[in-house]
Amino acid sequence: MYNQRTKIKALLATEPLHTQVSVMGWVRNFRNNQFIALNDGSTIHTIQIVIELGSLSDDMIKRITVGSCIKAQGEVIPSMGKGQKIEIKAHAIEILGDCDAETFPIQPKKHSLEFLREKAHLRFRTNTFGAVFRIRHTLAYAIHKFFNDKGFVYMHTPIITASDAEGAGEMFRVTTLPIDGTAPKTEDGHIDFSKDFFGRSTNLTVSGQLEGELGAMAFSEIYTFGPTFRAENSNTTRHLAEFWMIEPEMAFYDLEDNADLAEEFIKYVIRYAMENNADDLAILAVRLEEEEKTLPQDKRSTMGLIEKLQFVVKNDFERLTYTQAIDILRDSTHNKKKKFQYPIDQWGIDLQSEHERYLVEKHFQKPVILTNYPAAIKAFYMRQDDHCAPDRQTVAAMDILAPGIGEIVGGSQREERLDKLTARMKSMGIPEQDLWWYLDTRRFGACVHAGFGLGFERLVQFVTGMGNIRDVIPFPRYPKSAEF
RNA sequence: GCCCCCUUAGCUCAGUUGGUUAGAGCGACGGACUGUUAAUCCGCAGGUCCUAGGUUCAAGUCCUAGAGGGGGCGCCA
Repeated sequence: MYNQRTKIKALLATEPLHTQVSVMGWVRNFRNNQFIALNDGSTIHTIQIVIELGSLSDDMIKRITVGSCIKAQGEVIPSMGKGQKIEIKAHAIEILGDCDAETFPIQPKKHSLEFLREKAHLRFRTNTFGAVFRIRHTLAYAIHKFFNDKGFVYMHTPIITASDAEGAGEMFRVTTLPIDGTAPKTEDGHIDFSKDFFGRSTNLTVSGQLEGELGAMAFSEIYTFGPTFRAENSNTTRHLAEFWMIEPEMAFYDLEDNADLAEEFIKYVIRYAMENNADDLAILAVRLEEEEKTLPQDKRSTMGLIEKLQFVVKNDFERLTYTQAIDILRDSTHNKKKKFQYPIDQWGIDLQSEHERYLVEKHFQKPVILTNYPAAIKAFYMRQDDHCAPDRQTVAAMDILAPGIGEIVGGSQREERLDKLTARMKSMGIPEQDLWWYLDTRRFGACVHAGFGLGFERLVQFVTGMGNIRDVIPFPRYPKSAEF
């Protein structure tokens, strides 16, 4: 058996003094021809390998370069140096993979995130990205654990979908038809998708919600966690063309139950990451602090990363309706001094990023759950509120807004009443026949139910403090970019 | 899609009003030192100043177009 190694994380945790161990990993630094800082990705920390002077040939010394992969065998001893408690006194060093220091892009120095984004295949080997992607893993695991412990069923909704009525955004077409103009055409000149692989027009999914609702109508509580695709030409620090989304869908939940679950969920996964990735978070906190030093005073956060996460975990999210939010915004001195690019003057307008940021970052300084938006600016499947003023029809929608990220969750209580739902679809121009299967749930045992969608990368952004969403997914997909 | 900014050594950046041979730090490389830890000290190499055109006696510097990168906005998660 080849792999008789000790992981560095376990080694540092157990400190098995005076035992013989074998470690494998990548050289982060090699000082004085004597001290190797070795990292194997199991932790952000390195183990120091000490080579006795003269014990290695000059040729071997030269091959121990930053980035090279080595196997080191030796005795665990208390460190004589100041930077670490234990180290390995090497008896044998084996080069597993050479690494030319002149051409290896990751140097033992600071690099910009933009530069590392272009080296996405190697950036995992840096402290920052090592920490980000270990935390990403932990959050993914915590999500499954949270829902599993509550008895939710993990449901795999399709990635290829024929439904084009969800209205969540532009879609990527999936086809095997030729794109050189020779695709079969119908009599009226359009491409004849009945000749396509699926016998109809298909796309990559923009949401698993509608299928998720079908699951909730049988299992009571389900969640999805999978890739989602939007062909929007979005060029921002918080949008991707391919991202991962968590979409729980629950029978017998109203809007308040829905908000309760979302808040509990967010707090749970953040707490889980804080408990299991404290070292990674600590280094990201330092990174963020240094990054913010370069910003003008008024652009800096009032709290450090760890402080912010603790605050979110400990405090209730602020809950208010769209109408209350409009009142706060309209009466704010910010609005009266005309500091909003889009002034708040009437009920019914959609909130802009600047308004959401004002509420979250200035007014409440904590996550905010906004509910009961005007029906006119929300999706067809959201439940229409009863007893509304005639010109102020709202729906049981909820958005959770997080400081620095904006919308992290979008959800609603779903419209379970068939007549209301079909009337709404008709007024919005959504053909019933496309969603016959969805409407069937309202025909056969419909019940009060609700759900939400949470953008996984936005959650990872929030927890890691990374400013650009392209830095929290291993290989980001966005307009003009699908390298790796 | 719209608006703004940036592009100079492997990386991060200086480069004055358009003016001689384009610089620094870090990294790499060579050496010294040998309990270092962003090691230190000495030395050395390294440039299509993003590309194409233009203005000018003279362009890294000014103008136009393009490419790439970043930020803001919209769409949303």
